[in-house]
Amino acid sequence: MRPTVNDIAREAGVSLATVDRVLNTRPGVREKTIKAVNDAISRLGYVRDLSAANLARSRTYRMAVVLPDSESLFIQTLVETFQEAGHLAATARIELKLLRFPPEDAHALAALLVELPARGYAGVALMAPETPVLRDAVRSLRAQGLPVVALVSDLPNTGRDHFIGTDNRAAGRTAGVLMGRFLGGGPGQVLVLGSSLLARDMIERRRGFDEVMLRDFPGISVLQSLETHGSGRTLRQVVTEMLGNAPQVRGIYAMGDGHRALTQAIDELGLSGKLTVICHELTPHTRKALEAGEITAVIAQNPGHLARSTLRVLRAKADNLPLDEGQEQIRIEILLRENLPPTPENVSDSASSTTSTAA
Amino acid sequence: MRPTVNDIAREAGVSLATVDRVLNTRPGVREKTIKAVNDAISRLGYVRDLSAANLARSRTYRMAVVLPDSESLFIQTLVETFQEAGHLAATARIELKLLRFPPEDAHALAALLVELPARGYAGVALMAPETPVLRDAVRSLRAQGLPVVALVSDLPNTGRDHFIGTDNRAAGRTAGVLMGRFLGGGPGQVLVLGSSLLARDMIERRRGFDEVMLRDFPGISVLQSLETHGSGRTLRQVVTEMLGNAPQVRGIYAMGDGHRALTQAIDELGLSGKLTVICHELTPHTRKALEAGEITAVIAQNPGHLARSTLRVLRAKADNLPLDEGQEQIRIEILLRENLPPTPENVSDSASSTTSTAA
DNA sequence: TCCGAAATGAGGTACGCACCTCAAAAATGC
DNA sequence: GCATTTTTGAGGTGCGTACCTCATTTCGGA
Repeated sequence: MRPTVNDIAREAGVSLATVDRVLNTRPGVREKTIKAVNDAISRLGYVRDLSAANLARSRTYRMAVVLPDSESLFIQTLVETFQEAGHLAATARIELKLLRFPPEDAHALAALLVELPARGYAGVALMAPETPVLRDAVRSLRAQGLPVVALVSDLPNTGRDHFIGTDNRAAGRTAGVLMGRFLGGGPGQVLVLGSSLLARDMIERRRGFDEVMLRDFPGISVLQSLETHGSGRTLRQVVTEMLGNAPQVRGIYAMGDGHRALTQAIDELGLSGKLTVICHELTPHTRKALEAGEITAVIAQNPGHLARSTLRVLRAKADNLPLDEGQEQIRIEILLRENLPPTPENVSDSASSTTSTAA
Repeated sequence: MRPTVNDIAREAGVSLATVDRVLNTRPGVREKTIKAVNDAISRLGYVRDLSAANLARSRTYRMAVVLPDSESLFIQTLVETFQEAGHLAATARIELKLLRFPPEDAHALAALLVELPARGYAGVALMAPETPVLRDAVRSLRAQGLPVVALVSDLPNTGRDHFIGTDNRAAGRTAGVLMGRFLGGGPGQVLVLGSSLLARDMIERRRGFDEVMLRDFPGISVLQSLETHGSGRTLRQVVTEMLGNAPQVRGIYAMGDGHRALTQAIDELGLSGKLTVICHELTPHTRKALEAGEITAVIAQNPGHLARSTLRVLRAKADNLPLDEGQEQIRIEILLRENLPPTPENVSDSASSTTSTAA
């Protein structure tokens, strides 16, 4: 049996009340006694039963996930994933709230954030571009003891507690190697598209991509990044124009969203399947395009991992507990048609022989 | 506040005892009453507080993870990962035991398995080749109500409760596409190596690989599989011989283990970095070889996911609870030098600004 | 309509911990 | 050595659930 607080008390030769004071860092215990208790704890290998502890605390963790109110399919997938994860997390006494802000309105975002401590939140996960206002807001939150976790795009200068997402520079490098190798090292041109060239994740991806292309594939020339501002129309326009004029373009690296407009433009030019197209994030659309051969590869981060990791990290930070760093690493996934994970509807048959039914 | 069992009792107009009978499927309740309680449950959106439930049960789950006693680095990594996961799982009232068996001794394995129910185990995860003896042993376990989970290599004809691992055929296909594309579609020859050509995972990988090569890359000829029986010496011998005589070999697909012998043989022939080498599983050695450019790509399954998923599934099965199928999918990861996940020692700096210390 | 069986209710204990109060003991300052 | 402060002990309650016993009610069949 696992040792309990009573065992510690006996082992340390003190009362239960004292053990409790030490365990929960309450005042009024001599250094000497604290040490005696801690010694007993390590001697017995005591581990606090978190379930029982939280039950006794009857504490719920109210957490906020703050996402831009964008129509991007990736964000929508994230929203769904978080809702689902939040539902499951209810079991672990976590109450998850999804908050949205107008994508370009840093002030609205900041206003929303500074409200959180008063509203009883115990942690925030945040996906937003790093602006000065945002920096101040995050600093203020942290000063009030609220853990802040950066999501997808890092906020290194805000003092955030943790970053959950992929290393975007490495992701760009990965895209680069794939592009280079798939094009057989050249010759040819590659088009690079990004929604906003100011966003940190876009900049880092581009940097990583260039790094590899210059070093390993000098025979391939990478054209200047084209900015699409998240607009499908703009994207279609620039792609159509570029491809029409540049017959040497053999590959496209799409760093941002707008995959629908992209495949549509390629299709209209009759180039579907003839170009090496690499983009980011697995959405219903990129999945379909991968299956159809319109997109060659997708560099992705698993939204499920993102969501679950976020919850775990927020909870750990709220309790001031250490975290399993290895588990919280978000991998850079390379997805081809052949290793596309099955959709949720198709998994149950293959994995489980007997389908369990909820009570 | 979340509704409790008392709320259900009130809402359904029955006593607490009846709610308890329904919740824990105890006998002696009329169909009508069961329905009334379940209706109340869904009306209130009740979710059982698992922490409290387990606390009350004061139950610990004793689980067995049965692995071959092989020296393969992948297995060793698995062992370490399971030990670590088991340590963490103690919090969730899971007591994990690692059991090993001599790799080629199906009878020893079967003998070990049938012992488990008497020794108080509540679930088994098993990585082993499917033999008739094994089939019988697994059936007997399941007949006694012990959930059995197949690990890494599936046991489809044993009636196992679940399979945790990658779809090996898809993994083979993935290796195929990479090989084909990296070789620019040909011409050339590809060598295929496997530890045992009778193991199900090897057969499936080979099948997937051929499928893609034949269909998409007719210009590349795939040589017959060479069996190495897990022996480094044999592997080195066959590889050296083949490569010496076949200058057209441009790629190697290593389906099994023995990566050290492989890279060594390639190195000795002065072909390091000149071949496209694709193998399976991320181990300290394949990592180093990837970084050095000796191996081009690794098809991997994440051991951490494998271990955690195993624990979750075993626990869910033991409690007869539904599982989050999406979370239990083990992905086919493609690893290149560029998207190699950082080693545990290197992650803490980048992800966390403040390193939390355990109490 | 009555009887036995089945269904339901009432109430208790326990799980491991947090948090509270009040009294008793020990340490401290002078 | 005394008064004062600090430290420690004893004991209780509640968190939400599981599981148990024993009484009481309701039901179905003859």
